[in-house]
Parts: sequence; C-alpha cells; structure tokens
Amino acid sequence: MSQPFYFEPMLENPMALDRLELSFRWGAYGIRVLRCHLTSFPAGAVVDYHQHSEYEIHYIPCGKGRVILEGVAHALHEGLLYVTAPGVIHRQEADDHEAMGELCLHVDIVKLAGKEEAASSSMSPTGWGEEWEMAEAEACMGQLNKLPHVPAVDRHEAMKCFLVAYEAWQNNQLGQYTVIKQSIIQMLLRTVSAYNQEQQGVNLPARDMKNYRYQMAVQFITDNFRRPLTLEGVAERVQISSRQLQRIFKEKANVSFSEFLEQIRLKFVCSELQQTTLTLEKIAERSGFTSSNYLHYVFKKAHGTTPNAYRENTLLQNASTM
DNA sequence: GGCCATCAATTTACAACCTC
DNA sequence: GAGGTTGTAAATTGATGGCC
Repeated sequence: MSQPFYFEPMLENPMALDRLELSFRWGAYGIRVLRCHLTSFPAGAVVDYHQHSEYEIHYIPCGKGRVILEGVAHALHEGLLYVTAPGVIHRQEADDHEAMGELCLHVDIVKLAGKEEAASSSMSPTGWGEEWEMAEAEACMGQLNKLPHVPAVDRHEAMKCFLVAYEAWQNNQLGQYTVIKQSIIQMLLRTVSAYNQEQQGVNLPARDMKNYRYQMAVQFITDNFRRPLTLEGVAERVQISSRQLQRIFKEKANVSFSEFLEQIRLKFVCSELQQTTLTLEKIAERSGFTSSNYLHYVFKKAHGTTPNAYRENTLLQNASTM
C-alpha cells in the first residue's frame, strides 16, 4: 500500500497562497512573495528555457524529471530541490513516463537599507533582538547568492513548510500572517542549509550575566519595595549568593543593596507626601518601612528635613507657582 | 562562594509635643 | 483626650568587607 501524498490537503486549492499579497521585512531585507504553490507537470511536459529577475526555489514532492541549469542537465526526483537565482537560465522537464510534482517558491528579495541607513532608521538594533535577526537574514541571503547551480537533497524538510503555510491560510485563524511569514523564512533558511554540510548559524547572543542579574534584582526591588525585602531574598530570586549580589550592586550602582532599596522607598515616600494627605504611619506602611518612627529617622537623614516639613514646603511651593 | 568579625541598619519602646 | 508627629536610646538583626 502506497504512502498518502503528504501535500494532499493542498490539492484542494494548490494556488491559494498565490492569491495573497504577501510581503514582509526580514532583517534588512524586504521579501515579496510572487508565487507559493503546488503544481504538477504531466509526463513529458516541458517548461522551456527561461530566467527570472527574482529567486525561484523548486522543490520536488513527488515524481521525477530533470532540470537543465546553465547548460548542465541534472536528474530530479522526490525529495530534491534546486534554486534559480536572478538571471540563471533553466529548463525543466517531467519524465517521459511519470508526472512530476513541484512546490514553487518565487520571491523578490530587496535589500531595504544599507548599514549606515539602518543604524539611523527603525531598523537600528534596539535590544529586542533585531540585530540577531538581521545577522541571520544577512547570512542566509549571502549564502543564497552563492549556491551552486545543482539540485540538493531537501535534508531539512523545507518543503514541509508549504503545508504549514497553506494550513495557516486555510484555518483562517489569528496569527496566520505570522505563520505564513515564518514558513517562508524557514523555507529560505532550510533551503540554504540543504547545501551546507557543516553548521553555519550565527552565534546567538550571550548574556552579560552580571548585568542581567543586576537588572533582574533592580526590577524585583522596584516591583516589591513595599514588602519586606532582604538581600538574601533578592539574591535567591536572581539565583546568586547574597555576597555576590552585594558585589554586583557596589559595582553597578555604586551603592549598597540597602542604600539602593532605601532610595527607592524614599522616592516613593516623597511622592506620597506631595500627592496624598495620608499620615506618616500609612505612608510608612505603604512604602515598606516598618514604622513611622524609622521612616522619620531615615527621611531626615536623607533630606535634612522631617517628612511633614517636606510636605508643607512642597505645598507652599505649589501654591506660589499657581 | 563561604566564613567571620565588625558595624550600620533596623526594631522596639517610650516620651514629649502638636493639632483637631 | 485621641491620634499623629518627632525624637531618643537600647537591643537586635543583617549587611558589609576582608580574607581564603
């Protein structure tokens, strides 16, 4: 019993994705999808010599035939793929006795911005991973341009992405655009990988762990300063020893952990004094100080004035500016 | 990262004072 | 007088920094 055709669901509407106006940005490149479909060439069918000014990637999901690339003939069979870059003359033939299926991805790829332009535009790295996406897109496009004019085995199952994209369209659910976009990107990446024996991924971003832990600790303190916080508790959150967290605070903030926490709490106390009529007892409770006594002591030490005097001064200043 | 001595931070208790 | 603020002192806790 023969295996069911993997791309059977696409037979219902094999040109469906061609009807979508699909274009998106990937790294510093704009990708416009011209064709993304499943087709079949009857036995003996020929697509005579032609070329494109865009990239065309051909995947063979079933059947057999041959392709002539730059004057050289290559046999095609299920599981192979080949790429025709802009200007590459090619001719495709189905076998005389057997039809050949083809999944075709035809894309126009445009470099959107130069390096300098990217740095000043919305493409500039913002710390949200754009630089890594740009690096991967750059690596992929660089390799796409250099691929040899020969078929390769679809080792990374790029052609399966056609079905993923098709089903995203068919299900018409939230996220279909993103799924289709990612499927196209995967096709490009896996196609390029099919020609590479060794791994050529870009080095993924490594964290500056010291800075990362400091940021995590600062965020945790900012979010929780109203509760009782200890050095040990925060250190536990960021999974380092309390001693190490002390060193990190000294290095990054140039203040100790408790000084940092106190600054955050006092800042909050100041805004409460300015914007509310709450008693010091209440403010102390809301800002993480264990008592109004202690808040009073800390506040005077830091500001040189008592909380109430600070509140009155602020009110006077506000009244005089009105 | 752990140990440890040191010391500053924090808590607690209490009292005086102020304001309504 | 009640409730809130300010100030002080003693006790306790835990942060710090040197050292390994």
